[in-house]
Amino acid sequence: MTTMRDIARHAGVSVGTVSNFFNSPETVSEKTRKQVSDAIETLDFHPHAAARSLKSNRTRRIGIVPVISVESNRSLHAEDSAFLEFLSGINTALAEEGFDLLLSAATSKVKETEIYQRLIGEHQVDAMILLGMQKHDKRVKLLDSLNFPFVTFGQCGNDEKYSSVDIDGSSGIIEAMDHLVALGHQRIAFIHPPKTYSMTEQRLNGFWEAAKQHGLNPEPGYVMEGAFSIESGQAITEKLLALPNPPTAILTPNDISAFGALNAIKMKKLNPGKDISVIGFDNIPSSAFWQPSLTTISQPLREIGNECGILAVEKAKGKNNLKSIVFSTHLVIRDSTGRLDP
Amino acid sequence: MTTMRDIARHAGVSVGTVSNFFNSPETVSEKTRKQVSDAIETLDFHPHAAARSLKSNRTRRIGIVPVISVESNRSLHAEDSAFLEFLSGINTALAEEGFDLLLSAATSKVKETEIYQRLIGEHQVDAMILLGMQKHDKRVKLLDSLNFPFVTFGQCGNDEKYSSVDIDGSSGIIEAMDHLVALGHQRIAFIHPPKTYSMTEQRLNGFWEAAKQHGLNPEPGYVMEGAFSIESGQAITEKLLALPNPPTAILTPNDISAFGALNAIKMKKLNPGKDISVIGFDNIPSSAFWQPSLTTISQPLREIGNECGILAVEKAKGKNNLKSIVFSTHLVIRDSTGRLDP
DNA sequence: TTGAAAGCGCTAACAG
DNA sequence: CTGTTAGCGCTTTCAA
Repeated sequence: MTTMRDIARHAGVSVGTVSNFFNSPETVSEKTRKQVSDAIETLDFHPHAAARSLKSNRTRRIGIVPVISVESNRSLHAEDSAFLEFLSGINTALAEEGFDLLLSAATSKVKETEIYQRLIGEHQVDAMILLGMQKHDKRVKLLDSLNFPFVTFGQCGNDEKYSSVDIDGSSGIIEAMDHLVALGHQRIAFIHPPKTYSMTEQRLNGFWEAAKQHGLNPEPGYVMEGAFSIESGQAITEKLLALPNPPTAILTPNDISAFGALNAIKMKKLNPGKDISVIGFDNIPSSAFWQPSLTTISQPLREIGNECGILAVEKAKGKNNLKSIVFSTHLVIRDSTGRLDP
Repeated sequence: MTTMRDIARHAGVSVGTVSNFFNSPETVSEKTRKQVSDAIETLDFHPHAAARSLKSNRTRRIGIVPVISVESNRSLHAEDSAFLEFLSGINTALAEEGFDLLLSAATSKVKETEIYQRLIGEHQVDAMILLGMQKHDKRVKLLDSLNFPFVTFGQCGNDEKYSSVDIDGSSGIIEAMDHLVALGHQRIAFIHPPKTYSMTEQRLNGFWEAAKQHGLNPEPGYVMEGAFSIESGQAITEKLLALPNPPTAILTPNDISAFGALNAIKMKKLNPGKDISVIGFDNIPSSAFWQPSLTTISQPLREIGNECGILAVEKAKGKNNLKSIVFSTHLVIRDSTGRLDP
């Protein structure tokens, strides 16, 4: 095993100088720097992470704790391929800074807090990235009370004490509503995410604002709470279609549940995109290939992940700057929405 | 910060005893054990991971290095939701052993090796899990030469020097072929994964064996190399349908590419599952909801991931046992395959 | 600009 | 069964 002593010996300097080479190279003379870097090269040296972090209290790792639901076949968080896009954005950011991602999944919401406590207690990571933000998020309370740095994807509560990356869900919904109204739709239903999620309020605001602007008067049964699964989209759409005065267009919590909505429409022998329009959220890859292809509110998941990664690394390095980055969505118009025949 | 000294003081014992409490509890008397565990409880102690691994040379972390392709919208490896299922299986296994997953994505195949070298050099992980195995896999060569423990999902080469978890892809294909032949199909095309993947040989063997058993004589153009993307499935199916004597059934590399095949068939105004049957591979969640729903060769990705996790932890703990676990697939019959009208 | 040296929190002999 | 102690490989003062 190659250690800094070996490098020091090989380069004819002291270990302290080798350490400086890594941590404050500007204090090392050019000549020495060359000697050291040559030694590192020839001996193929990598600093021992544990030794490094024991002394420096830095791990160069960022933690993320997705929730696995073992029962359902829905995997890590509700987002599925959305989660992968997000992950890959994080990784790009971390790779650039020489950080790694520690992923420790919770098998239930109950164990979630324990995992955060353990990771922090064991000094496994320097900062954490949270997703699936709740309106009253116990993870935020925990990390805040421990004074541990973190970044959230999605707002957490009304306070702006924390750094977050988010999308403007409200205007995303408004843009979608504008599109539907332009196509002649007036009876628009809104299946929203569970109320516990902080994103839900935003989106509901957008819905009501657009309804007001367009002088719509959504019937009571038109606004329903859904989930992120295909089954949920299907079941709730069935209910909507069974209303005495069913909607002609439906907004859904995400693409996956939109797929369920499309299925329900087809099963009723109705023509999705013609009789009933459907709009998803996320723009996951398969939404372009579904039949009919899905009109959806696209959020830049890669960029969001990337921003989360960048912020997390800043926090990890001790920067205490507060940032709230908001990405805007854009509507991707495909075949699941169409002009309403009068 | 709470350290073992604090626990020792609080429990009225020495640090050595506290250490023993964690690492060989059987050598600690019941009475002392109680005192120590009480102290740990009240002081909310977690052993410092870096200190621990500096001394013990164990990190309690398992590494995985997926490849991100930045250009395409395909995320981590080709498998998409399949990858998530796999991940969640790994995590379940690791959680039970108190291990965590270190995920460090490579942004290109080129950088892949560097990342493995860094993770090992820095002592970031105790073992690694490899996927997307190639016939001549440079990662295997590297890890083997460094004598670093690893487990593979998929065979790597012909030698049985390494532990692996795999599926019996050959009999999976055979079962699918049997199904097609029973439905009256004789002209069966096989889009196989890229030849560089070690899984491909298995599957090709299965194809030819079944062809022989059923006395089929696949035309030359019926066997084509594809990829794991929807675009590839679509493009190659178009070629197959343009043959002078097109196939009536198509086997594809995975579910995603099968979706592409279904699209190509519809675009030709043919009826998938009626005129042309299609079979996927993986059984990812959305395959059940695609239109038509996809007949597919199901592999137990969660269990596979779980086994990989278990084996990786064993390796990490120094066990040097060689294990090759093979899961069998099973055919999930849905609407994309149907009886051939004569 | 460099070297010497203390010590981060833990494990693993070893002695008692 | 329990206590003592020497480091693991690095960072970081401090002095030269």
